[in-house]
Amino acid sequence: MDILKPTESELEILQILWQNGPSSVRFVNEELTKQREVGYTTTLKLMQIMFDKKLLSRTEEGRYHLYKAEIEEEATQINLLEKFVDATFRGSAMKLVMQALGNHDSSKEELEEIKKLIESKMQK
Amino acid sequence: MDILKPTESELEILQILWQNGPSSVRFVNEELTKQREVGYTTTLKLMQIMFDKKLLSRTEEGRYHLYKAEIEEEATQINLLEKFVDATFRGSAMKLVMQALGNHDSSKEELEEIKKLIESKMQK
DNA sequence: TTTCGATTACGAAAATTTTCGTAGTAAAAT
DNA sequence: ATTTTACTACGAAAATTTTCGTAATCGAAA
Repeated sequence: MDILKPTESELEILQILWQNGPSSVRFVNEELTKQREVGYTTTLKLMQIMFDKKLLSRTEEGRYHLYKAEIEEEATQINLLEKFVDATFRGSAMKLVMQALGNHDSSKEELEEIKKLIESKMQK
Repeated sequence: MDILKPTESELEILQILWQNGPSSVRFVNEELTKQREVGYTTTLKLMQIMFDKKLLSRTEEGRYHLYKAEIEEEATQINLLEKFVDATFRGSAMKLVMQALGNHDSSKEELEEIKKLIESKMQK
């Protein structure tokens, strides 16, 4: 049911697949290892579990499997964001936005973009 | 060490303490129960664990304990936000902000506030 | 003072998530 | 054809988080 609430490790794997497209376990594991030590079979097992949960699909390519994310990045982000706002900011998206803007540097272009979005929302 | 990364259940308890100030286990449990069924001893045990971890402090008030959050709401939010942005938006706070603004309704006043913050940041 | 009721202490079980060892398999290299 | 290499499958262990039953404690009520 909670297909849209992947665990932290699952999310790490999804990120790699979203960024690189369908990949082998080997590749995913190598990407993960750039951040921290992870055993190959650990990654394999996780991806098999995710396959069972239908978070991933896979195709046989010769003698190995190519795994593909079966949930969309943006839909997942929206879903996780919703839960995060509730749990951490008691549902106040505004508080989160203020906090995020306050604590992260951003370029003029990015700020301009956000400003435009706000202005368009204020029209309504 | 991960004092600023409370678990989900711990965060629920912290929210209640942040909102209501120092409280008894009974009170916290009643608040939790408003959202979902939780046994009294479950809440008690969690708060005792949090006490051991120094997430909470407590004082004896007659025959019961008054528990108090020992970590600050805002510091915790900032910390969790940081991790969330990394895990879910690959570190792009802007993407998160756009997503949050796009998917949550907000009042003119709130939007105005954000706009002001952005304009002040654009000055620099 | 005794009983009752509410609370805390403690330990263990259950559930979830993460890790990894071992064995089996098949293609590639020798 | 045999060996080596690189995978996958499987199951179980470890670690973490959550839940709760039972016993002990202590103040309040009778």
